[in-house]
Amino acid sequence: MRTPTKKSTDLRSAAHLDLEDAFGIHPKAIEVAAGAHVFRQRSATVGVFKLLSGKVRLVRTTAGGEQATMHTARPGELFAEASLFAARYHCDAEAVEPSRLLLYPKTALQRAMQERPDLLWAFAGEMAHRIQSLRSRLEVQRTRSARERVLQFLRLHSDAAGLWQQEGTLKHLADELGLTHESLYRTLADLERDGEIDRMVGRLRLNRRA
Amino acid sequence: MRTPTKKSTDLRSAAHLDLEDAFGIHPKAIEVAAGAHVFRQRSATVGVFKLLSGKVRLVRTTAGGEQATMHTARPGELFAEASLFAARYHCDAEAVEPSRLLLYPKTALQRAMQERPDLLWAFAGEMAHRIQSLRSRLEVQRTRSARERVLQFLRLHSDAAGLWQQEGTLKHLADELGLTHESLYRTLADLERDGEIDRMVGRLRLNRRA
DNA sequence: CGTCACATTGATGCCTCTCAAAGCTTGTGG
DNA sequence: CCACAAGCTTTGAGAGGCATCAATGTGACG
Repeated sequence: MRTPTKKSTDLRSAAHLDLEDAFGIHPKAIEVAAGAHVFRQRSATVGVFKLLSGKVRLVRTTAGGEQATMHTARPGELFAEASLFAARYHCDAEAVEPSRLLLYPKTALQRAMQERPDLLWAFAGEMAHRIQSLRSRLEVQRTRSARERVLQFLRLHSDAAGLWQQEGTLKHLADELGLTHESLYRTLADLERDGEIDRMVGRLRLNRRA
Repeated sequence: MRTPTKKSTDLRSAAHLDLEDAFGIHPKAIEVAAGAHVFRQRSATVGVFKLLSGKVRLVRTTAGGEQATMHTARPGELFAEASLFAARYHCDAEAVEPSRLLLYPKTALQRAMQERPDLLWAFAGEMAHRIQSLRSRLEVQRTRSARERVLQFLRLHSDAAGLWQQEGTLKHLADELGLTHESLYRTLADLERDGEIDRMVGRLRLNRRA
């Protein structure tokens, strides 16, 4: 039997693991129409999903029939990780737009992780990383001021030179920041006028001041 | 050698595991004064912390010397989980108030999880749960309206009867919701006047409408 | 009985949302 | 090659809502 990993340093390279590569698991491609459900509350868990394109809402329906959105998954995102640890889903997953996803079967993942604790370790590391990321996003959202929110975001996501590579549109950034796109455009214009940032095509630079 | 857990159902009871109980690890009690640092960016990771009382800020200092708060830990909270998977901290932990904490040594946790993959499994499950929780908090914070924010929170956290047991003060709730306490008080008063909720000492009830 | 923190309500101003319109870029089809 | 459509980007005007400052009430605790 394979021994568990001995040193944590062995595992650091797996910080951003790819389930498919690391686990040798072949996911199942799934397409759903807008309004269709990927899974339902209380149905048996089948696995972890990765959203390739589209938009999927995770909604819990309360006893009174009201709906509370728990999360809105964005392309590239993994969701329903907790299904590995529970027998049933505890929310609905509803496609808001026509969406393509990958399903990583629970049984295959569980078997792989039982046989190879180092994979489980890598998976746990990935989740720890995601917790950090979520917490910092939460911290950014605590700020009311659009200006501070944008600056905080850039401080967290720019490299040593202050550069931030834009992925997707500014509308998407506005969405991630929890701002309307109008506010974001205005704020960026203000920041540039004040010399706090420079705007280039597809990237931003955060200017440091003494 | 102990075999890894065979069925996921075996592990569901460990959804909220207590590191000390489950791992048989004795944490080290630590006290820090306001302004003192629990650990520093780039210093070697020593373990996971649990905040008992006080307040601790996790701050990343950028190349330009600016500070970006990544997270503010609250009493009862576990933080620096990622230290298990990394050799060095990548942010500062600074006590904002005089604080008491527990340190769960990294080496002991790693050894325990290497010897008993079921503990690692439980730990991973706990983190998956926390990811869910963080995502739903993020979703609540996306809402601008104080009214909707409070209602969303109650829908997510009330039981089948619509009851929510208050823990701590309403000021703390306001903080969690990202509102000022004045706004929260006003919003609660409005909701009660409109019949959406009932207020009792130490609890709230969310009223359902047909 | 005094202090301290929480709870509550009032008045005011600013900031972001909202609605609106126009410029700009890209892609598509005739 | 041009015309048109669609989506992103940008700026404008107005309004509503939450933060802020302020004051008072209330309860716990020594």
